[in-house]
Amino acid sequence: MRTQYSTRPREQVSAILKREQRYLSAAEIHGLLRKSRQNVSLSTVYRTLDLLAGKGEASARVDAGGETTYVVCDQTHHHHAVCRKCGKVQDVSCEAIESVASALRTHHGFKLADHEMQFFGTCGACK
Amino acid sequence: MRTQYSTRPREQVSAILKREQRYLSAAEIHGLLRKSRQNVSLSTVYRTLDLLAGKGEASARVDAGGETTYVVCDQTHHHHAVCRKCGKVQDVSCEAIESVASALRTHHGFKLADHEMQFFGTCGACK
DNA sequence: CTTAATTTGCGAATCATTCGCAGAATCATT
DNA sequence: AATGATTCTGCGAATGATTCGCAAATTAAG
Ligand SMILES: [Mn+2]
Ligand SMILES: [Mn+2]
Ligand SMILES: [Zn+2]
Ligand SMILES: [Zn+2]
Repeated sequence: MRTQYSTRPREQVSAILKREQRYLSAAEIHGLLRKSRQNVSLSTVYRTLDLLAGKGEASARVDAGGETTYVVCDQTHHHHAVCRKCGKVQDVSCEAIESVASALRTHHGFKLADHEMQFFGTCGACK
Repeated sequence: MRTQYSTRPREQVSAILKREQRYLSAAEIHGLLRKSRQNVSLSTVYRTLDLLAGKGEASARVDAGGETTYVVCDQTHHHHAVCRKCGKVQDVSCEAIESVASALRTHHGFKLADHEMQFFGTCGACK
């Protein structure tokens, strides 16, 4: 295992993610690809999503139904505000965490190493 | 469906959760019960966990391996700081969110309806 | 063009969780 | 305490998402 091949199926999966800009499951991506007659196997969709998530180019989230969904994303640390109507995902920076981190340390003796945050609501366009 | 029966198996599952105070999967709870010769079926463990989560007496979280885990919890809105060494879960209040909410509204036109937060690190006892 | 390495697609296998249902337990009423 | 209606339990089978195994197809180099 030296390099990583650049292949058609992988680019097709990536293209869908870049285009949609919202959390999609493997099955949804597979469905969208079929609609545009791009036949990529579901296995390959799964494998590509794992790859993208591993490289930090996609961010994963388990939805309410237990399915893992992915959205195209850049590596910088940030969080997401997801619109419950249209699914639009907006990046949110996280300065707020600094105060929480110090509070955790002083009040609970807890050394914060990592955190996760997600926001849900209605985006400007959907109001 | 009128009332809810109070049964032995349910109390055994609840007792484990109260005792352990950390996120446990259905399988783990089932295993702990068997060790103490309390034979509750895995199905019943699942059903009881759903019940507790529904009543807000337990809080659920999908762990890294994709398993749903539960911890005993009270209804008040708060978040959790999970120790990566011992699994201890500490409650964390969330004032910090207010500033994030207003930032979302003014900067992104996003109306915040709900949010999730989780913290990971090392608890005081484990340092 | 050849060849070695990687990727794909397919179906089978996994694994957590859910269902269906018959028998057991619980609760309210006599 | 016995009855009957309602709710639970345990079991094994079904489900559904994800992963695996492997032969055939693609890709990157020389
Ligand atoms: Mn992002
Ligand atoms: Mn709690
Ligand atoms: Zn929207
Ligand atoms: Zn600890």
